[in-house]
Amino acid sequence: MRYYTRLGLLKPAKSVNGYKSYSNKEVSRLKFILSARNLDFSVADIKEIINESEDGKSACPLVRSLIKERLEETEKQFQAMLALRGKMSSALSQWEEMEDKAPTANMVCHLIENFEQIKKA
Amino acid sequence: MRYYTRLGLLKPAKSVNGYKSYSNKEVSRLKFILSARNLDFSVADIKEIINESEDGKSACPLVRSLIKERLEETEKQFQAMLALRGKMSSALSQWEEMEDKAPTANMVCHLIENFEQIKKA
DNA sequence: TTAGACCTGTGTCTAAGACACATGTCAAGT
DNA sequence: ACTTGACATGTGTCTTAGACACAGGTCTAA
Repeated sequence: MRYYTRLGLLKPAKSVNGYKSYSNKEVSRLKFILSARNLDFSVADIKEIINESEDGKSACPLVRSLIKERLEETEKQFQAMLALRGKMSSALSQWEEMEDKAPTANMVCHLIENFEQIKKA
Repeated sequence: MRYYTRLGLLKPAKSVNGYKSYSNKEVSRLKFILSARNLDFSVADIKEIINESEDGKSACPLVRSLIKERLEETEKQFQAMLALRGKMSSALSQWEEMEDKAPTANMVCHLIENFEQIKKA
C-alpha cells in the first residue's frame, strides 16, 4: 500500500526511472505489517514495534504487552457490541408491533423517543 | 452539542446577545438525537428521519427499515469481533510461552510473523 | 511516433465528534 | 464605572486507516 509508504513504514528504493523497487526486505516488511494489522495492532503500534526492532532489540516484550492492551480494548468493545445488539433487536421486535404515529412539535418518532430497554431482572 | 448545531440538526434561535436560546423543541430534539445515537443510528440516518418528520410524514416506517439495516451491520461486526477476540487471545497465550528473538533482516518479530491461528476442526 | 496501460506522489474525503482558539458577553467585586 | 474571571460563541484543525482521484511521468506494443 502506498499508505504505509507515505507513513514511512516502507521505504522502497527508487530505481532510476522513478519506479519503486521492492526488495525482499520491503516485501517481508509489508507482510509483517499486514499480519500485525490482522491482529488488531494499530499502525502506531506497528511503527513502534518496527522502531524497536530497528534498534536491534527484540520487539517481543513490547509485542506481548501491546497485544494485552489491544485485547482488553477489544473485549470492552465486544461487550459493548453485545449489549448494543441486544438493545437493537429488542427495539426491532418491539417496533414491529407498534403502530405508526405522525410527528408532533416535540416528537420526531415515538418509536425511538419512547423506547426503553426492557431490563433483564 | 455544538456538532449537531453545526450540521444543522439543531437550529437554536439566537437571543439578542448572541447566546443560544434553547426552546423546548430544541431540547426534545436533542434528546431524540441522543436516543437515536444510542440505538446506533448514524447521524445521516437521523438527518433523514428528521427530514421525513419535518414533511409531516410519520417517520416510523423509515425508522423500522433503518434499524433493520443497522442491526444487520452490527451483527456482522459482532461476529468479526468475536473472531478477532479469539484470534487475539489465542495469540496472547501462545506468545506467553515463546521466547524472545532478535530481529533479522527479514523478520521484525517472529511472534507476529509466525503466528497462525489454530484452526478449530 | 503514438496510444494505452501502468506507475508516481500528493490532495482530499470519510464518521463523529474532541480540542483549541480568538472573540464576545455576562455577573460580581472593587 | 471599571475590571476581572467565568462562561458562551462559531470555526479550524485533529483523530483512524485507508479509498479515491488527479496531474504528470514512464513503459510497451503497434
